[in-house]
Amino acid sequence: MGRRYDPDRRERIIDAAIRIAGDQGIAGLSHRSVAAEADVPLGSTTYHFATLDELLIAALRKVSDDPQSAGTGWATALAGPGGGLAERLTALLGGLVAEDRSRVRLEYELYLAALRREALRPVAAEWLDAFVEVVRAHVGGDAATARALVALIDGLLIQLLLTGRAFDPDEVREGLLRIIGGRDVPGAGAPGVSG
Amino acid sequence: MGRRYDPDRRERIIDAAIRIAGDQGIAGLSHRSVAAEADVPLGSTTYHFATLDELLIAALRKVSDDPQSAGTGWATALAGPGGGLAERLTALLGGLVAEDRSRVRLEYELYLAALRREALRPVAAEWLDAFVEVVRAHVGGDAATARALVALIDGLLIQLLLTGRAFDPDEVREGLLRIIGGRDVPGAGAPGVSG
Amino acid sequence: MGRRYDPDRRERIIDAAIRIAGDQGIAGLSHRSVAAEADVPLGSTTYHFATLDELLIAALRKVSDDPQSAGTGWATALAGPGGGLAERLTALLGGLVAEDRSRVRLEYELYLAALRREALRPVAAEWLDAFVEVVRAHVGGDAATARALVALIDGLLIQLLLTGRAFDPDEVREGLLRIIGGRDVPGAGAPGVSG
Amino acid sequence: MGRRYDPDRRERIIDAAIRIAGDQGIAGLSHRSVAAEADVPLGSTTYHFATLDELLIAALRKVSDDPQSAGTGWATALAGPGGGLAERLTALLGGLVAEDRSRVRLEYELYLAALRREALRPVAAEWLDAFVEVVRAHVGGDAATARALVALIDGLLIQLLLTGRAFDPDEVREGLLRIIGGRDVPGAGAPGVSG
DNA sequence: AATGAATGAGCATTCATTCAT
DNA sequence: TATGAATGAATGCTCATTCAT
Repeated sequence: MGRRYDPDRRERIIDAAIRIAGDQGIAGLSHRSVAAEADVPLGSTTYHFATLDELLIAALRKVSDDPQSAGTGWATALAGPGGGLAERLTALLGGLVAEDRSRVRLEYELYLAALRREALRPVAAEWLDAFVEVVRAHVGGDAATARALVALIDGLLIQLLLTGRAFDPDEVREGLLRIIGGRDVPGAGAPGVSG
Repeated sequence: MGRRYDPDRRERIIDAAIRIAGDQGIAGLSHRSVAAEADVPLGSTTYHFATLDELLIAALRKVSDDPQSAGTGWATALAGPGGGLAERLTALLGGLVAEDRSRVRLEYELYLAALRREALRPVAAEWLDAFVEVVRAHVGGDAATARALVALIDGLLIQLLLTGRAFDPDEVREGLLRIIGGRDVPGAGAPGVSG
Repeated sequence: MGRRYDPDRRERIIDAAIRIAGDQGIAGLSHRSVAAEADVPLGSTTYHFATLDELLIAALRKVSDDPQSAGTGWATALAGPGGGLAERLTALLGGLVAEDRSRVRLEYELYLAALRREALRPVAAEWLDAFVEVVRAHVGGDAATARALVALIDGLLIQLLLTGRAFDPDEVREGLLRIIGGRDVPGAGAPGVSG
Repeated sequence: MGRRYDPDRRERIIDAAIRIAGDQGIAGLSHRSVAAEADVPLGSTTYHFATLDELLIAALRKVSDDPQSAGTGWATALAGPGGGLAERLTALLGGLVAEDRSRVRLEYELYLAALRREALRPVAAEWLDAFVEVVRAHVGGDAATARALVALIDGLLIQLLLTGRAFDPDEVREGLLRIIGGRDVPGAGAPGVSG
């Protein structure tokens, strides 16, 4: 009965929202679904987050700050040794397509929602920018090339997820290589070179 | 009471659905919103389309058959004279972004929504494939290059829609050129003239 | 397109209604469900049967006239050789409970519907009376005993179907025997003795 | 706006459901009909009872806890003085059939509806078992006889409700007597006096 | 005689949010 | 501070029946 003392409740609600958005999509988010997933009374979700948008934004930001997610997660993966940038991006993409896709789905879910909902646009832009920044460090600080790479990757991922085509590493690598040209900066990954 | 014979009813409902999807997004579709927009009784929408998905798909297919849309529209635009493929694609993209963005938004909304909703996947795949086919005709039938071009374009458009950045024709053209390399086939696709 | 010449259509609709009532219950009957099951246009069902009740009654009457059903079906089964009346009734009940229960279900479905719907009461009464008549022939024309037997059987069937209890032939036979007493008329089964 | 605090709301909804089920039958229950009968907003019924089945079951259980109903009511009635068990049961049945039949109808509606609807089966089985237990106390604990008596009574009541026949006390008493045989236990169940 | 189209009423449910406590 | 109760609006969908052809 009585309210239990539960200082992490806010965080637990956010985590539940992330889980739901990943599993069922943003459309599956509701005060009720989150309350159930977080095992928290309904009123608690509206108490901590006045509106659903507020909760959704908090959830998305938490994901993008998470070391596993777009920004930092990719940074780690790309920093690893082995092959040129195209090779490492290809490996990364292959992994994303093969393993549990819920994180990828969540990312595109966010893009989708942001297309129509003003309030989410900044968060989506942050995700994109974070990813561009990571890539930029590997191409000698060339922002245009980084943006093109990210665009190509997003477009390829969408194609892979939408059509049934199998992931073809050679084709992917070849496309990335054309964009990269000779701009690959082998040792990069730390606070990159700005240009 | 109301008019009982109305042979274009079905078409009018589809058109209303297209308008709503364009204006408010796919999420704005409901039997009620469509009925209101089409000025038709609620029961009429469920009579002609057993489920909302059925209506949505009919609407999306009608959009893709529209001469304005991806397949046909792009074919015409790319066939026109003036510059190489990269140049023409850049102009096309510039146009899309400049004018009313609702059609572009609808396209990406479909792609992203299809990631989650099985039923939309075939239509989305059709849109993608149609676009790839059009582009392929201009790169000497090289499917891999066509797919990469479409991916790059999709990614760039998503970036434009989500971030506030302005459309930069030079940057876009440069990206496209890198993918195209020397594969541009001047006379392809239609009686186009290259420069 | 055009209307096929289909003189059995009316009958096919009734049969479809019987199938649906047996499988999904009377509540599952609708012009639509019947039309689909009979593979007939929706308008056809309302053309042949002005209201749903009309169709339902036609269906129930057809079942009760069917040699397989309550009246005649039981007559045949009870007429067979082997043991006294209690024994044969017990075997019959065991069979009903064990095999496909849809016919039993349909019978009780009818009782249920008739409890509240005036129009169905005569049909339900006919079923009951037909059954009583059959049994009566086996107890020397004693109507009261026949009614009690039918009542006991209905009550036992309901208990068996509702609770998970296993069918206990000895218990059932014993109950029937108490009602029958010495009234069993071995050779009966044909146009019985009236009294 | 409307009254916002109303602690008996839940109970009032259940009572409304009972009234509707009694008057119009189980099929007459809908969130709307209950809300109207209880003079409560529609959302209130779904707030307190997530599904209609939940509400229906709550209502049926409340009926069976009611001192008027099968379990308790019959226990009291059978405990009273006057005649043997058959006599008292006959009187009881006569009373049930003579007075407002809506409660009897509701009982058999539940039994028959439960044949189809899994969710109702437990409640129906409870009703049946409670009745059997009451009767069992009067036949020296003989469960088989109690079950047969209840079955006979159920079958007879169904016949009475469905056919137009008048209640014939002699016939009913005779049937009950045959099942009971000499098992009547005068002083059983409660401080009843047999004659 | 037959049927596709149409429609208004109804259904169970879900929901974001508000509010009294 | 926290939350159970409450509610009005909306959702997708089903339906019996009517009607124009």
